Amino acid sequence: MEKMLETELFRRRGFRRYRCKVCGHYFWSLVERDVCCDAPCMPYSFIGERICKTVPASLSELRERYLRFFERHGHARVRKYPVVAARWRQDVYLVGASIYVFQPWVTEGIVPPPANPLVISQPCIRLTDVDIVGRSGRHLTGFEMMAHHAFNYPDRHVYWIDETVELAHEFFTKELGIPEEEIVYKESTWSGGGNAGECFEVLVRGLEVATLVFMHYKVTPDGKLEEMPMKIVDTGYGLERIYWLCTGKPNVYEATFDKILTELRKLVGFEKPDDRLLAKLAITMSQMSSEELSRPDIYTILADKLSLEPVQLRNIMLQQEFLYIVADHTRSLAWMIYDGVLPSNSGIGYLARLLLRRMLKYVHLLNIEIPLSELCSKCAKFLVDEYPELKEIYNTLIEISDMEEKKFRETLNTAKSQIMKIVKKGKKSVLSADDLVMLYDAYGVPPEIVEQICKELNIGVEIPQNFYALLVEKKQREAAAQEGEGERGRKPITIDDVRGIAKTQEIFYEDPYAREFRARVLKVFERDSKKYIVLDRTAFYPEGGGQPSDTGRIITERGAECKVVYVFKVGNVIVHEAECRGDVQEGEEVLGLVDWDRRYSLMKMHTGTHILLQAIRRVLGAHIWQAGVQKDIPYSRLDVTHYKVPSDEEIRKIEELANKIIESDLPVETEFLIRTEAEAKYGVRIYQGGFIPSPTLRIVKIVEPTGEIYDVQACAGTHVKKTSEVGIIKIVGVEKLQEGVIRFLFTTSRHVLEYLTLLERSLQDTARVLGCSVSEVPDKVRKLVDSLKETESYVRRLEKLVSSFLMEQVSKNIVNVRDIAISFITVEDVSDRLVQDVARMFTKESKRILVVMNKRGDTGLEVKMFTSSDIAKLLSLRDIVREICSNIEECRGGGGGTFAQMNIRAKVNLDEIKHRILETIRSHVG
RNA sequence: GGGCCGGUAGUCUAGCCUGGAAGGAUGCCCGCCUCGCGAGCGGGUGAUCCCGGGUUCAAAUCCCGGCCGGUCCA
Repeated sequence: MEKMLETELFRRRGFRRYRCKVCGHYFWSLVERDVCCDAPCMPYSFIGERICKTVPASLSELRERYLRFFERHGHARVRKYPVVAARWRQDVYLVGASIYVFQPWVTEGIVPPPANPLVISQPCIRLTDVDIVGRSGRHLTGFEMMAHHAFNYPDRHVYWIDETVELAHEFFTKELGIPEEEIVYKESTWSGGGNAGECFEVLVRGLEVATLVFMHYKVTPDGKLEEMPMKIVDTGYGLERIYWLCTGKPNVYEATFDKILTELRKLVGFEKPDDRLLAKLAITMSQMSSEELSRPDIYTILADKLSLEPVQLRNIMLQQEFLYIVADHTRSLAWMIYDGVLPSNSGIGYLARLLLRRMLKYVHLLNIEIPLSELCSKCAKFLVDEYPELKEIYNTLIEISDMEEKKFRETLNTAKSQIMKIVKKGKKSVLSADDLVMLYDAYGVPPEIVEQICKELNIGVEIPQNFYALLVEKKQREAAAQEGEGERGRKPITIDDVRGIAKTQEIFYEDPYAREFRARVLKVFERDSKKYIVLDRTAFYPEGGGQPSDTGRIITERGAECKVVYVFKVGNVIVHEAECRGDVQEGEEVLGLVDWDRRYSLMKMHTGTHILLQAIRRVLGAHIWQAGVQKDIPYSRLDVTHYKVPSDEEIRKIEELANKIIESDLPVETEFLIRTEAEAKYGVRIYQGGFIPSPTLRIVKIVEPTGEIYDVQACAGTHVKKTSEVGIIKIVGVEKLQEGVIRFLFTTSRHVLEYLTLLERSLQDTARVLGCSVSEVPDKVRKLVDSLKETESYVRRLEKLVSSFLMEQVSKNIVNVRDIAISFITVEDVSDRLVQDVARMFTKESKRILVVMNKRGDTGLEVKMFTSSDIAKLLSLRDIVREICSNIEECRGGGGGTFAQMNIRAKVNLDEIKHRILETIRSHVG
């Protein structure tokens, strides 16, 4: 994928192609140059300088100027998408570049783009370099990628390389006023999100400010490149980077988070270091790789390079790192929360926790007394100026950061005791590298914090320079030990079976209330003695979107009758699994009868789900997204993204709002739209059900009398026409499914009555058993529990009493063997606890053996022997028991220390056993 | 989605590797000391050892399955 990129602009303006002496890449420049002007080939030389003639006053101004510039040049502005890509694609969690928004639907040519050409400023999150964010001076976890895109179809050309470079050049030179001799276009390649192409990196004084990608390859899963029919102009202009360039601030954080940093410094009391120092560091680090920058001893290296005092440098810069991280991470976190990502131990939620943990790590290392939530709150106040929608999740952000801080402190406590355990157990005073890896992997304590804790506890520890490499090594070992995955369950009918069969006409969409229909049999399959029928049209809803399939009957014109047990979709074809009496022939006309009672209930449940989801969102906040759903009878479930189990009060409010919507009798409307149109019209909130593999979407919306939309979702299910048909919604259970996901169990319409009847009946049954009225049940149960506890303690006291009586008997039955007092006692089905009481009392004195023969039912005898501790040293109870047992049938046993037991299953003479035990002990003592 | 660590009185925790009477601390109750408080001393109380199955004469301990929590990675 290497070819020379030449453009009309270069020829006209007199740009020439050079080869970088350092990296070997080709680049275009107006003036002669040895190196490509990219870091690390060339250090930054824009800091403290004024390269742009017209410096924008803020990020917003720069963004607006960019968007307007491209609007003036024939581009339509497209509003930003969520940062959570998982809402419309399955292969990635987060949006890492603006093109992710259009993959794969637009890039594959399946749906048209929302506009063509278009311009957008898309928030992105990249966590690959998270380790050095806040340190390197140039890396951010969250950034806005400003971009203009053109999609060139074989039959419709928009623009390609010449025009793209022309636009970029004009933007930088005319709009921002950067002298054109400062701009270098470096030839390279770019790939991401499944596509690739040649590109120009636009460089100014060591800084890459934009990438102009000419995308015309598809990257196959095995990493090969395939030529695409569509040619896509995919550009990316880093908003923060360009702003940094224009302002000439010492690093990207000081430029981007200027005001926030001032406030944070006031709050925390950290001094701002001299700009010249920050600039020197950023410039030096611009020539270092990510690996180098992530080293724990980075500030020693830097101090060495800049002839500074290492400890002092480290102390100053750790404080700055912390401020930078808080500013950057809070913004990314707020974006994620707004899109329904909540901290969790797995899945995408872990990425949110990762950001929080990084902030907390510094809070702890720097002994900062201010709660993290306060720091986040400070940032958020500024963030809402830039991103007003974040106001909606402000409280959530604060609450979450508080919760996570508490959690982190707990984790630190367990870590502390773990460290002490390791030291105590291994009888060592120094932690090994393996210990450090274990502490991080299993308890989440980063080595720096282990070091701090160890200092307090006077335990030695040394962080190996290759700590993260050791960790990766361990992960790889674990991955290698893993076995291959199991096979997925397959549908009995495959896409190959239905090839050539026309798309089934979906009556359930045309009329969701159709319960009877006539159709023609197109195909009948027999697999594993089951019949699968394909019709030309059907009112049977196939399983999908969390709605189970319909059931019912199919009757043929010649009198065969089939029970429809399951309905599913294969491609565009709907297949009915049926149990038939009689023969079904292809071409025959049939009558279909949907089990209406069941189906109508499911429709109410489905519409109920939409009503409920929206009610939850309005009560709990904008971070609520649907995380999963299953409609069922009598109870349906709805999983949402939320960080804790809602209070009873909140649940009541949700229920109230949902039922108000039902009572208001709002219309439920559906329409089919092309994906991009639907997104443009309703926003990406429509993707509640997750990934939908279709170019067109069915939109289901509930509309308020004012014309306002109560709820709108892309949904393939069947719905009632009016919300009033749902009747009533009752939440019957709420539980935490996993960290960050809450499950609502609910029911609707007459199933609510069934549920209440069930509750009532069990309450009545309980009352009957307790012999009281329903209202007295709680009180009665409380009393019962109390008296049970009392009784238990009474039994225990009685047992003590009994044991002292038994003790008397034991004392009377003493037989002496030499100077050892041996006593036998026979009991029946007595608790072990009682036996032990007696044994403890008897063997408290020295030279004593107690033999308890506990008859268990009529088949078994349990013999337990207890000795005082001095006897245990003299003879082995185990040997004695083994010896006795070897002479008795069905006897097994053993023991150790002061205790042994044997079990005899056969019927035996007690006196004989007693005699044998005594003899055996005698022989051992003698 | 995968890996790792863990689940023992109200709370914290030992024991688990190597199977054999579940131990300690804290809390709670009673008593002593004290003008009183704090503290100390003595006594008592409190555990289905997460659940289910298996192995065994015997399981907190070993094996299998599940549930719950923690954590790292993708």
